[in-house]
This record gives sequence, C-alpha cells and structure tokens, in this order.
Amino acid sequence: MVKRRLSSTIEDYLQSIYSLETEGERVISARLARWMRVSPPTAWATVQRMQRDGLINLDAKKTVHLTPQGRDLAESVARRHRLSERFLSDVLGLGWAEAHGEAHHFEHGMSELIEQRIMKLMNYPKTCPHGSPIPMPGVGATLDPSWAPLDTFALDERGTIRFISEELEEDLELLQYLESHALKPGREVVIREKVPSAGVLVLHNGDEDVSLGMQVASRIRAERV
Amino acid sequence: MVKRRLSSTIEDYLQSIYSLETEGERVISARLARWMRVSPPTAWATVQRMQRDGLINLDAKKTVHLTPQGRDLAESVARRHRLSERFLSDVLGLGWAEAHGEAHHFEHGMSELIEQRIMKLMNYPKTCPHGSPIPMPGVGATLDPSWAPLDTFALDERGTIRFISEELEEDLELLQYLESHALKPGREVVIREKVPSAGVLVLHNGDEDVSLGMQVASRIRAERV
DNA sequence: GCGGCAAATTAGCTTATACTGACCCTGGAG
DNA sequence: CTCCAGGGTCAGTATAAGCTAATTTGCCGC
Repeated sequence: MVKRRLSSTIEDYLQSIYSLETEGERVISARLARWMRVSPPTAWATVQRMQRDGLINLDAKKTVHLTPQGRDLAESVARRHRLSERFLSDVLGLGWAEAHGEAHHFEHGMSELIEQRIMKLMNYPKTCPHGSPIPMPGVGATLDPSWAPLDTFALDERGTIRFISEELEEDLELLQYLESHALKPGREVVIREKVPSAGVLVLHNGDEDVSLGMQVASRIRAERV
Repeated sequence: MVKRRLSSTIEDYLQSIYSLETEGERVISARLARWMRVSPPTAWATVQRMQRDGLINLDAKKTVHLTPQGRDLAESVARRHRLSERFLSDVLGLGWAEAHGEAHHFEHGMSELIEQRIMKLMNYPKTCPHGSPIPMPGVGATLDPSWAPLDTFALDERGTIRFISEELEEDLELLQYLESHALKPGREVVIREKVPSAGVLVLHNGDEDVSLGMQVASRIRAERV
C-alpha cells in the first residue's frame, strides 16, 4: 500500500466518513459540511478532490463510499484518534469531554511508529473513552449489532450504555452535559419517559433523571439488560 | 497576551529563528529557506507575512528579529518541540536520531494543556536529548556561555559535549552518524587532529576516533574539562 | 403532477504556501 | 575599482482550503 501524505483536512474527512459508515449512516457531502463546519461548496470541493485522489467514490445518488485504499487510510486515522483519546484521558488525565477536542489536534502529529509505541504502552486498548472501537489494521472496527440506539428502547427498559457517536462528540457542551450526568460507557440506565412528539426522552442513570433530545438519543447505543 | 492560531509553517519558522538567535547566529531569509528546504522567494514571502503579523521585524540589513510577541510564541513552540523529543525518546523509547523528525510533527498537535501534563508526567525535564534547554515561560532559554563550539578547541583539549544545534538535527543521516559514534550530550571527547585547511576535525570519544567537518563541529558545543 | 426544500453545483474571490525564472544590489576578494 | 556570488525581490503560476451568491436538481408530500 502506498503511504501518502494526507493533509489534516483530508484526514478529518476520512475519519468522519469512516465513523458514519460504521454507524450505518448515509454519507453525503452536505452532512460532511455540517460536521466539519464548513460551507457546502467547500465540502463539495473537498469531496471532489478525495474522489480524484482515489480515496472515495460517489454513487449515482451522490452517496460517499470509501475505496479500499480510502478505508485503510481512514482506519488508520480513526485508530490514531481513538488511541489519542485513550491516551489523553488515561495517561494525561484529561476530562472525558475535552479529550475529544484535544485528540482532534493531537492525532495529526501521531505517526505509525508513535501509534505503535503508545498502543503498546497502554496495553492495546480496545475502545476510546466514548466507546468507539479502536480498529486493528486489516481487521477493522464494527459495532456490536446487539447494541441499540437509545431511542429504540421502550419505556422502563434497562440498558448499559456502550457507545456515543463521534458525530455527537463535535459538540463540546453536549459532551460535558453527558459527562456531568454520568452518561458514558458502562453506565446502566432505564427509560423513564419517552415523548416522540416532543422529541424528548428521559432516562434515569441510577442517581437522577436526565433528559435527551431524540436526535441525540438515536446516536447513543446501549446493550439491553 | 493574545493566543493566535499559528499554522505549522509559521510555527516551524518561529522555531528556527528562535534556535538561531539563541545560538547567536544572524538570521536572514536565505538561511531560513535552506533550513526549511524551500525556495528563497517562498521563505521571503513567509517572512513578509510574519512581519505583517507582528511576529518579527527586519532591520536595515534584512536581519530577522523576533518581536516580544513573536518571541513568546517561538518559545512556546520550542518548548513543545524539545519536550516532544524528550517524551518520544524517554517514554516511547524512540532512537535519539529519529526523535527529532518525529517530534517535528508531534509538536504541532500538542496544546498548552497537553504540554503541561506531559511536563509534569516527565518531572519537568531541563533539556531535549540533544542538549537544547527547554525554555520555561517567561524565563527563556540561554546556552551556558562557558560551552564552546568544538572547532574552537585546541589539539588535545578535552571537553564534555553539551549541545548539538537544532540546525544540524535537520540532517537525519548526520544525527545517526553522531548517535552511532556516541557524540551526544554528556560524552567526554578529546581533540585528536585539527586541519582547518581541509575543514576536518578528528576527535576521540573514548572508544574510537571520529571525524567531523568544521561546519558541523562549529555547531556542537562542549564544556572544557 | 406540482410546489418546495434540501442538496448539489457553478461562478467568482481570498489567503497561505509552494514553485521557477528573471533581475537587481551589495559587499568583499583581487 | 571592478566583478561576482549570494541575497533580495518581482512576476507569474499552481494547489488546497475557505467563503458568498446564485442557479440547478431531484425527491417528497400532497
């Protein structure tokens, strides 16, 4: 495989596309624009360059698909990002919420060599602090299919939180909200109220009630208990 | 002080200028061009932008001088670079030679917060593995004036190596040569031969004779014993 | 089948960072 | 005092990323 030098921008796009694909979401240019906080024409131009460079393909419906080469590179970026989060959180003691933002910069300075050394140093962690699996080369990362989005849980149903979408992580305030209410992987919760018309879901984390928008709840997955 | 977002390019220039000033070298655009391996017009344009942005000033002889603001930022970049080298070398076990190149990328992903955590983790190291002092905020970094460039040593004079110029570090092969012949801070050497006309200096490291070009020798400093 | 909205796309700019090719200046060696 | 090398500088170009404004597509609901 050819090792190409990717810009931070391209690495970021690859990572977003990879995360969305892993979660089974449809990837389109407009969605990337929102994620990256750039204008639609900017995202579109970047997508064009990525297609030109053989990282992605666009189908007839303009859905973005990683090429095998793009997938390899995206996996590498995702691995470095998630490992960075683990490192910043476990070794340097950064807060769960701020780890994501810091990792966003930190990951770009991490070479494969550094990645391997840190991987070893930390004894090969399996997931990032928010539950995303750290993909091993060639093996890839998939979400346990038994984990279900919180908005699919019924009233009074219980579950253990396993995964928070990386798309949600872009919102620092939201992350802080989740952290302050203990909504992180491993926590057991129960659904208290569910009001689809109002777009709200209330759950209990063992200590207190916490409200979530349905949009948010749909990107957090839990294992039924 | 205003915290501005600097590009990697600008951070690299700041760091080079800072190192050269610390070593008492005259900083001109052409020299930066060679250091950064870009064409003279490119370096010149970058220097213009840096002047425009208040990071540096150019005097009548076109010598580059850091402004107080530029110096603060340069110091921060240098600190992160040198701390990165220490971290990569001491914690992750990278070779002395490769640590510099890796740190070059790694440093740009290090925020002030991460810097502080790593600084603490490593118990506030004083220098990078090549002997450059890690500048503390506000205090700055100066080279011990009793350290002298190797080319100023007389025949049979002994000295303990203390410092290798960061400009030399840009040359990976040279770093590997120095490492393989144990020419690093702490090593005691004695001058065996000195042939200015041929531009060569031979020293003994305790185990073997090692030859250095005068240009290189002038950028390595040692403490007379 | 149409109206509308979201998404895609075009056009036209901007800035940072690179390059090559010229060309001009200046200071130091003879 | 002259000449040249090194250094500075201009002109022209390219690419990656950004932006706004405006237009076109295409799909969804009615």
